Amino acid sequence: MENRKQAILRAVVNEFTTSAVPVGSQALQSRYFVNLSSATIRSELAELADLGYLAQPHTSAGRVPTDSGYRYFVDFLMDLEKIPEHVGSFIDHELRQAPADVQGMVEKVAMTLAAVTQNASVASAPQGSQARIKHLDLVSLEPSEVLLILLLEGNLLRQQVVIVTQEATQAELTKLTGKLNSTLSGRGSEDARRYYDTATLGLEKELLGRVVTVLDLYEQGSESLVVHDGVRNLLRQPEFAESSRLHQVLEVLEETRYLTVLLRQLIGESDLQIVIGSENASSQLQGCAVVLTTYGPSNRLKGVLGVIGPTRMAYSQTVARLQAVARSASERMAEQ
Amino acid sequence: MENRKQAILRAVVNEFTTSAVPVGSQALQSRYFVNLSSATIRSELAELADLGYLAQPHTSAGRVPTDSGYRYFVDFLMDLEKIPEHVGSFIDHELRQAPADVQGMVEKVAMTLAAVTQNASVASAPQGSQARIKHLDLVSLEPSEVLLILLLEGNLLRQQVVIVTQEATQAELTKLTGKLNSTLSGRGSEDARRYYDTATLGLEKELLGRVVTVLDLYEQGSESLVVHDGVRNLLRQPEFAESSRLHQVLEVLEETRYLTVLLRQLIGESDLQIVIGSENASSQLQGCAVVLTTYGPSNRLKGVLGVIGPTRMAYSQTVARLQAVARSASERMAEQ
DNA sequence: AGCTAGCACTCTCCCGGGCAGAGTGCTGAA
DNA sequence: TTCAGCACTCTGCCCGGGAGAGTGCTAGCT
Repeated sequence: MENRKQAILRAVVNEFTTSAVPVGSQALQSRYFVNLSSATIRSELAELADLGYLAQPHTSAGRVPTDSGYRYFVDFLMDLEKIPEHVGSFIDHELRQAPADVQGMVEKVAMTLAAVTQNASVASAPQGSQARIKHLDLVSLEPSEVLLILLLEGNLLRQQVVIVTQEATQAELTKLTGKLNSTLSGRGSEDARRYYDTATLGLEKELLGRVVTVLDLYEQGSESLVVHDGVRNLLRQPEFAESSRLHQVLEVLEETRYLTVLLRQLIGESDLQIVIGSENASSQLQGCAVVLTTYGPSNRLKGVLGVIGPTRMAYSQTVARLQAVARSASERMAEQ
Repeated sequence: MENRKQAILRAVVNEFTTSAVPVGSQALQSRYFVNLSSATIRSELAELADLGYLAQPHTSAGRVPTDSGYRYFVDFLMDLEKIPEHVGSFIDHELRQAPADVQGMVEKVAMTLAAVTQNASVASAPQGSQARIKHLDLVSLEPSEVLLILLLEGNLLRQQVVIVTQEATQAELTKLTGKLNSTLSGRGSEDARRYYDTATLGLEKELLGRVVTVLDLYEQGSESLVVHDGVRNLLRQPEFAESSRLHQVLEVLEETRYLTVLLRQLIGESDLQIVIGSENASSQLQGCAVVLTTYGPSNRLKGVLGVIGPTRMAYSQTVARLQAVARSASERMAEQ
């Protein structure tokens, strides 16, 4: 595509993302191309429309980027925003205040991301494909009730109340804790299962069974933590003025099963993925764009971080700030 | 107030909550008072309007309950819904599937409450005024980094990474764990602080300092977990058709500071509180009603559970189902 | 004294026409 | 290849009128 066409497409996208109003040839001429006449711009616009990058809401309206228009912009025309000083320090400051546990961290990350992108955000907790036990603890609640606490790699805590058929005192449990820790710490679900199979003693076997269950649940990702925030930011956008549009987005955000699917699509892709409008698999996200990246304390422990907004989104700013949040959060989590 | 006036007010509230359309004398006559003429009903309506219980959107429209109209209904006219079989079993079924940890439980409770009331829900984690240590654990991450795990009453886990100046092996930590557990388990923040003051040894003192911090944070409630769900249900209601109304509600729900204040107002009140429209302290909740109750595993550990919807809400159903969820959740949490 | 039928009145909602404004596509000339 | 000019099209908005719903009031009835 010729340079000028590219420049005009870029200008249309820029203009439309800020004004939300279809942009006409005159507006472009006065604000971007003083040396060209509006007629020339008109013919370029017509060609861009023929190429499928622009569309008209109706005959006598200005032009609006199509999904492929945004796609072209994102792939070839966009240059990343240089993040303003105060935004960068805001991100660091917020994330430094995050609580030490994974749950609190993920919530803080989602909150910060929503604030700096002024869109809705989603975040899933960093998770590896394989669980690994770092430490294990047993606490007696009742004579026949044991609280099993598992610390997994990534400082992830899991707890389970186990009703045991063979009663045990705290002293016995403490002794068992030591034994289990020395055999299991650093091990994954396969080792745990093997150890479970060979165990014979009643109490130990019952507890090991639960350990295996917890690890399995983790590896299936069925307990995976997914949070969202910043829906109120979407309401500032005219595309969500009628409530039906927002309703569809909320369905995706509030139903974990949809959200999990949404975040899964990043797997195997590059570290940044942008899904625009009709490229979305779910019909509820027509008219919306999703920008995703990964983050986490290490290469084996990765979560997904995303921004959801109208296709008319400031992509350059969104991508830059999303990556900044991901980087800062990863650093914070690696420190622990 | 005479019986008939009460009956008419009740009928107006009933009719309006289901139809969302101002209700006129003819509609009342044909559906509720076949033995009365519409003229008689009209004069009763006029008197109810004089009393401040009803209002007219405009001269030739039907009547709509005012906030005081709803208040009168809730205080004197409402009889609680008998919860349908399938709703009751849905609640039990959902809550039985909840994860064992507090976080997961609270989320599940909010989700279930939103589903059965078809409104937005909020839930805060059960919390006592005083923290009590049930169990404590120390895990070595690096030679000079210790992960402190605290199990508080109510099976609440807290974790903190402590950078210690005096390096320690896991064996040393395990020994210290035993010592700390025997002194601290069952104790609260005062005892921990006293013990901290008398401690002299470097490592122990550093760790105890953190223990005190965690307990203090808990007691200040500054880390209190508050979740919400079911915003999508509100979008089905005509009062949220223009986005500005929803925007205000979302501000309250997504900003934890507002939400914490909202839930705090239950303290010292009876176990059920209904706040209608202008009775709300925050201006964002004009036109909304909030129904709150407490729940938790014991008398000392109480969280707040609430439903937020338009003032035109099926109060009888909402209250009954809210209480059912609170009861079921409390039972589940007490089991653990 | 309370209830009811009848009637005039008021206000909203909806529809269609007409007008201003914005933006386009096309054509012919530089 | 660019540009000025022009006819054309479509939306958004205002306006007025008519249908419909619901009220308040009055006079008569039980």
